[in-house]
Amino acid sequence: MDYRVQGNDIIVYEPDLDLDETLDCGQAFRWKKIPSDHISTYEGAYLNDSLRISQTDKGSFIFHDTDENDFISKWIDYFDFETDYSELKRCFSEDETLAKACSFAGGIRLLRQNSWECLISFIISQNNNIPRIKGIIDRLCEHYNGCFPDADALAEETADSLGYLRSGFRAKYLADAADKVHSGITKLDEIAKLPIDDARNELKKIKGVGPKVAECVLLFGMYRTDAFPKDVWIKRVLAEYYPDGFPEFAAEKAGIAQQYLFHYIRNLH
DNA sequence: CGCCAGGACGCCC
DNA sequence: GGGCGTCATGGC
Repeated sequence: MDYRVQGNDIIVYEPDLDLDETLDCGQAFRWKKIPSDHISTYEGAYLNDSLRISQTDKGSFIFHDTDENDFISKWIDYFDFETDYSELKRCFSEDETLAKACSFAGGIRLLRQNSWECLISFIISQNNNIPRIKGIIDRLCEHYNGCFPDADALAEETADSLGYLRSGFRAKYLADAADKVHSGITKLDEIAKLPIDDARNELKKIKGVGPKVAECVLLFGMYRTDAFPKDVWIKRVLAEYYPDGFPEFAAEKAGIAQQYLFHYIRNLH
């Protein structure tokens, strides 16, 4: 990744990033595409850090109104710019199916998101569709002046007072997650460092967190690349292409491989 | 209108 | 330990 400062913007070159593939693939829900003719622009945020970003060409990006210090301290990390995805894809491509998936959407990256925001987001995601997940998270952040509420703020709410979210049966799960994180029963920073099976078990103590949501929190919110969320699409991939199991050589980065496979199978008609 | 959504829970056997 | 109905809401 190369970058340079240009006025109030940061100009970035990174061939292994595509905004549509990375920001709209179901790993993050707060990015909105701004209608435009030939360039792709998104507005979004994680926690309280907002950003407008454009892709002007393959591998070329503008981080609008971004201070160099913010770029270094926040966005290099968030976009995982210090990881070499070309190398990663070369490695994956040893496997025939993964090779196809990587060349199908080579601009996918694993975003390094916040664990708390991911926990709440993926509790909302259960038995839900992406447009409505985005709507619920929109209403949540709107309620806090465009910022994502921390656990202390959300712990002041109850399942009833969260009715404005129209999140259905998930409201009581959100309230329990907020209670457990606020009270310290759940320590997300410590869970992030645990052996993965212990981390899974700790996360599943929260109501509404089962195997799938726990795996998503580990992968998307804790950068545990060995986490491997299995939804209906990935189960389909495993049954069809990996009857003898997922290749061992990719186990450590299976979660990232999963992202390519997920996008590939969903868009293969 | 009915089907389904990046599931989890509770209850059943 | 696996199978199944239920849970709110709304996108398509």
